[in-house]
Amino acid sequence: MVTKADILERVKRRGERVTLPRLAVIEALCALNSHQTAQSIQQHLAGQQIDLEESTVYRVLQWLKDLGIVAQTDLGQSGITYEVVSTPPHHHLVCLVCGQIQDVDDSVLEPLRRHLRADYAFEPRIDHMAFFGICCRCRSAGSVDREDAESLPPR
Amino acid sequence: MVTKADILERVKRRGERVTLPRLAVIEALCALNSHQTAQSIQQHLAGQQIDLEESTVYRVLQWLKDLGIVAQTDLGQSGITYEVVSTPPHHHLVCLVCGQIQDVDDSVLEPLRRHLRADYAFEPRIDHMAFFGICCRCRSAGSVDREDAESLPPR
DNA sequence: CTACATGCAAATCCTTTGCATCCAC
DNA sequence: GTGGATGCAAAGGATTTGCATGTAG
Repeated sequence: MVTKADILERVKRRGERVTLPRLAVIEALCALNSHQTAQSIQQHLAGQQIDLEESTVYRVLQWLKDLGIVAQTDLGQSGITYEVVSTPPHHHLVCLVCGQIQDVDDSVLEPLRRHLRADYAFEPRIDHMAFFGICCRCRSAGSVDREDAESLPPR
Repeated sequence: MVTKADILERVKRRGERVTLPRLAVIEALCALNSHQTAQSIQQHLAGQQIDLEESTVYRVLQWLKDLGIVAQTDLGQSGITYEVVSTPPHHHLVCLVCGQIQDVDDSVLEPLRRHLRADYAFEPRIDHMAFFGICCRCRSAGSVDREDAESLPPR
């Protein structure tokens, strides 16, 4: 778990300026779960009487991304989401039925990486991936059986 | 390889109307490689003196998707891309350096699917995936070594 | 003091929608 | 003929950008 202090230290060590909007976005990213959009961050801060311009949020997020502190993922549903890069890397299972997002360990991708390197001479950089499917709860809820699942759209 | 005639037959069998814009988009999708955007399809057709409204292209693509004839993928770079659903399913390796897109067989994902089912009780629907990394040509070109690759953004 | 970050507004890009007209069946 | 598809224009949402101002260092 990366804390606000961790990030601030890294930022300062690089000689970057620390401003209120930057502090606020960093704090929001640490306080909230992963997969925040620019909007959700802005709203979270607005709830604390910190009102930032949307463009500012985007600029701060871009800046944090350039510094390698946050990662972008396109979950394909509601725009681009951001989250603090944590060690170790992980990935996400997005349920097509209920929208629930579950984290999975990076190790699930090792076999795939080996395969791509060996058979395709491709050096994968799979930092942060989203896989779609049906989560255990929706499967057992019976609202969606295997047949229905098959007819769901790809995303 | 799915041909224009194949698609037309399927469309007619379902009692759907065949119009010039629909014909044109189907033709373009068959003629072009995978991963076309609404724009690239429109431009391709414009080059043949077939000028379609952008909204029409979107509507035809949506329609083809609803019929299960084309699939959408968000390659994360330049908006949503479309391609004719072919059997068997396949996935894509997108080079972060040169942008080249290479197809990979669906079988590379089997170990991952097994893993997700067994360890996460998650029923994956990974129909069409894009993986980012460095392709063999860019690796051997030496323009990018492993170190540089590490500093590349996730996407 | 100076470079850089911010707020504001406008622009841009991609995609969708409403509506009158047109055409495939 | 009629329902559904199209063109056109306008709306929509997410993200970016230009510029004057403000502020961290």
